[in-house]
Amino acid sequence: MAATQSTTRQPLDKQRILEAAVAFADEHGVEALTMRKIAEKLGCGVMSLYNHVVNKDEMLVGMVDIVVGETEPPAIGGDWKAAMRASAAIAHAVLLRHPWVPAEWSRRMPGPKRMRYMDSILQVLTEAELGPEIVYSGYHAVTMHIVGFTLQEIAYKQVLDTDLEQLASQFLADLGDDYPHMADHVRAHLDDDGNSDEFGFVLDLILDGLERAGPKR
Amino acid sequence: MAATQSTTRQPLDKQRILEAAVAFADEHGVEALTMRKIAEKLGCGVMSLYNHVVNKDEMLVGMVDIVVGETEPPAIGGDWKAAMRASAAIAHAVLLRHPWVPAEWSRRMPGPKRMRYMDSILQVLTEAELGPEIVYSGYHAVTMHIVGFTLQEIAYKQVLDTDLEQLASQFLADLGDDYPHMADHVRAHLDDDGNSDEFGFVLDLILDGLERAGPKR
DNA sequence: ACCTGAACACCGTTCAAGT
DNA sequence: ACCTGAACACCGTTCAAGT
Repeated sequence: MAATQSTTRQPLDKQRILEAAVAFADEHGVEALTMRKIAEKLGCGVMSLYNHVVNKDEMLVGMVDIVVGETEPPAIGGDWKAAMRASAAIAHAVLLRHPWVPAEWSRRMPGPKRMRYMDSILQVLTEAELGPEIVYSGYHAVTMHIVGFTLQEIAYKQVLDTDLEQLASQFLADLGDDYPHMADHVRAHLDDDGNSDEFGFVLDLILDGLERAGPKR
Repeated sequence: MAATQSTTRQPLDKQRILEAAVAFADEHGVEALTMRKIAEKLGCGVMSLYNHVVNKDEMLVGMVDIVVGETEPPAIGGDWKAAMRASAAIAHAVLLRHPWVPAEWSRRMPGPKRMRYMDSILQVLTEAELGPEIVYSGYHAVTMHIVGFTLQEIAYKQVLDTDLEQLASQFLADLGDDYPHMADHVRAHLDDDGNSDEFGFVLDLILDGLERAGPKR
């Protein structure tokens, strides 16, 4: 009855709780996440968690911030578009590894790491000298793209995985009767080999648009 | 004990339940939405709802679809960019009236009205003859913009309303110590008179980018 | 066919008691 | 200072009984 659970007997702390919660959400989805389940996973009583975390909401803020810690803010000082692209690509990959995060992102207050991340994006845009209005709009456009686009991508993937598996062609035929363009689009998704980098394409649309709209030409 | 509750004694049906639920979510937020609360509002037992709605998840799908019914799909056949802009502006206004919808949008399967809406967007892009890759990416870019941008806008509004009200300048000063660009950005939000149409600005960035990327030049 | 109260299996969190 | 079981006030939904 000793070494079956590896991390059970370390003392509890906030970091360990958040990491367990992130792992659980990655595996089972955030809707299955329960204080009782995390406690079970950590081998402690439910209420022990509350010695390190004020409540479930605050815990989710911390969980998102842990995931943000896996991203890389854009580099300051070089080519601002290249820095944005590189940072966005990393964030995109991180969010795909933690598919519950995009939906929580806007629902919760930002934690410190997310603040830092956002501040860096604003700094890069500011130093690109595009003018204050472009910085203001561009910031929203870029962050929205990173989170919103990935959110949509994940939603598509999940619907296609669960709904299409068994029905496949029959489902598509029914869909096509009423929604022909939608059926074509779903077919395009199915044919997509995953190498098309649609995410980067739309990001470039936005970045190029910002540059063109900016005063430096 | 007669006429105090207006709609109490009509027979229950799915439409009436969904409308009551939408009104409740508009007023109290979707996280406060409860089967028991809707039943109370309709003056019936909780379980009566289940004669018309299979469960809470399916009810939320129907609620989102009711809100989609307030939007206007883009017009087919004319100037595709103008049609997109007009339709997106309406959708933006509708989503601001029902601030819980953007967060639910990607979480749920689409209902029939949302299918129709999406199919129309795809049709307009298809008939603009931009090429299949642009249709594919453009569809995601546009829908993501409509929902994602508005979601972000709502989140900002709520954080600013609740968090800033009492603290205001002190909050901003603290924020500015660690996150100077973020503090500037929040100040820009506060100065924003609401007439700047940032939503339309970024949409144009995307639409113009799609046109430029398309083969018709 | 529609309605409904009681009951069940869960939640997050408070409280009081332990070390 | 940290831990914890019992209990509370909720959930969504099943079930069996009513009309």
